[in-house]
Amino acid sequence: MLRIYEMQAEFLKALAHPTRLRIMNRLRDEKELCVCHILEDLDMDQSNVSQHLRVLKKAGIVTSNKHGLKVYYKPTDSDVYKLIDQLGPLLSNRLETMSAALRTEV
Amino acid sequence: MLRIYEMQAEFLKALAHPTRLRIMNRLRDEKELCVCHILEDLDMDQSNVSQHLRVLKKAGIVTSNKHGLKVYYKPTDSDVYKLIDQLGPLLSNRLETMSAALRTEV
DNA sequence: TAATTATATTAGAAAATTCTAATATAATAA
DNA sequence: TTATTATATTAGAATTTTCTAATATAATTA
Repeated sequence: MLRIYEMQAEFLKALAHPTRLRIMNRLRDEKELCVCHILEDLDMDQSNVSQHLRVLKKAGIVTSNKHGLKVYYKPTDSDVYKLIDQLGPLLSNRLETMSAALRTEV
Repeated sequence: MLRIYEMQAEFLKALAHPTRLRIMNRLRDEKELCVCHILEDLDMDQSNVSQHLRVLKKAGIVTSNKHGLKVYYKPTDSDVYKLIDQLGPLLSNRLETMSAALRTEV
């Protein structure tokens, strides 16, 4: 039995957290970044960020490699940004609909 | 303060469940479907499906309207399928990478 | 070798999600 | 009005996710 929907859900769930989306956005324009740099932008616990990176890695969304003490992360497949970038239009359409509803409803 | 990442995460989280992805796929080619038809395909508790529909609705992913006893659901914005359809390539790339790794690793 | 640095792991509490079972509601039909 | 139908809501248990704090590990430097 194929479990397509389970796989799709797992992938989306791994992405579906503000911190992890922030991390992905930070990785967008860089070939790769060490954890130390990712940490700088986030103002969060080191261990928390490490756990979020693990979630992304386990889902296959990022890969990592170690150079000396530092660990560098990068997106496994830059096509993931095609997916993430679809969110923009969807959310702004939604806001537009909501604000139109508010205007009418008075 | 803009909370873009929170909004993105909420949207993805609402989508990130096998049952909800199944529902969205069922709605893909139809203008709208009543709950009774959605139920037919799913072989799940009525109340459970109803709760999943509520999650999708709360996130603005689907809308509903009532005709008599029946409630019809449809995608709010069919662009949501552009996002969902990005999952295909991402997952198959991932599987390909994994199976290549298995072949090499022997 | 001992100390330092960058990152990962673990444990446990708190919060969120999911499911099942039971019940409620709203529209229609008898 | 009463019964039936389609769907929604609620309550509570089980599971999963998330965070914080503490500790562990691996690579490097002194």
